[in-house]
Amino acid sequence: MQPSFFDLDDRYKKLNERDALIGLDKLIDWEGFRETLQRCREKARKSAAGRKGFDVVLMFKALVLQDLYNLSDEELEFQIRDRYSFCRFLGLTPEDRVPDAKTIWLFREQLTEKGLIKALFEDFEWQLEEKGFKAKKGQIVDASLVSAPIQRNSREENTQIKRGEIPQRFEANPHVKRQKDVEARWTEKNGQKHDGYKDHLVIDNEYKLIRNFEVTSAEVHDSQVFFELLSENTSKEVWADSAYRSEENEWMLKAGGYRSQVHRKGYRNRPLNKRAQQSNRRKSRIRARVEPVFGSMENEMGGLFLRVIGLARAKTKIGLMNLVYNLKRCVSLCRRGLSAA
DNA sequence: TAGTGGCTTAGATGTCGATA
DNA sequence: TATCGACATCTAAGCCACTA
Repeated sequence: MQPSFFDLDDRYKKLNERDALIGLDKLIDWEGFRETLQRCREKARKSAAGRKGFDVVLMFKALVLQDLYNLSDEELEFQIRDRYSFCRFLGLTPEDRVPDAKTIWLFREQLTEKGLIKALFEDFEWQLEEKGFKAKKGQIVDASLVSAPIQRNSREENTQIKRGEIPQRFEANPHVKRQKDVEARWTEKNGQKHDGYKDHLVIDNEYKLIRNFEVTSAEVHDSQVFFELLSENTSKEVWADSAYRSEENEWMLKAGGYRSQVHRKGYRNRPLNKRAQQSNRRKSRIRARVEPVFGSMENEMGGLFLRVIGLARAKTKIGLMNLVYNLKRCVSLCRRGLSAA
């Protein structure tokens, strides 16, 4: 359910809207994304005729606003028309045309089709390095569940979906099929059941910026997405909770030249001794630095919740959430004068 | 002015929360 | 538990701005 405008105003206050948008506008090099964004519009054309599309950087900034305030496409269109701060951020005047909600949807769809979200994330990684925010002091790996709308399927349909099959009712009716997410999966965490996807990410220990991410369906275990996340860092230390602890992962960390700071795991017949418990507590002080990253997404950006259907769209949407977190974090670090440290 | 392609409109279908 | 309204995603088709 979308938040009411009262909720929205509350979130604006939390983010200090005016300052947040001015900071994003002034401190981020939006033109740095243009080359990648132009690939959205690459297709075989018979001529240069036809209506011109909205500027790709403007559309991208609109998607950033959408994730910053967790707005639906319709609500984003309304807010761009309604709020001068949004218009100014997008470089529009009140007389200018504003992209329609469906145009916004279509642009996000084009990003998904071309699979550009990782490239955009990497574009910003270059900007971070230029600003002096090179990944330092080791990396911390973690994952968080991102809920998707719960599907109202029969038990038999859910069993078929779990087997990777498409239920006959969906096949028979294309309208039903396109509204059904057959790629989201159920999983259980802390005794609670969740349906959706998982955002696996790695942050650096110095700046708490997301350095890499992967999106999978929720049932994929954290430890299955580990090495592909590790990125360049000045230190070889890697922190992670006990879910990532396995003989294979430890061997691979060693082979890759990393120093494991992964929590030790206790077992029913083999509990952790005092020394191992102390070691875990010490590691926790560093590893816990990843929690505010998910906390920021949950509390300030409106929550880890998706309305899109399918893994490909979820990858784009979650990727955008991660990128928007980094944009926000970068502005905060610049303001504190921590760049070029 | 016809052809082209992005944008908008209308409609189908879904979930969620309130209510009886 | 069923029903209803509100609000969401997504597609198809037609509109409209632009080019040759």
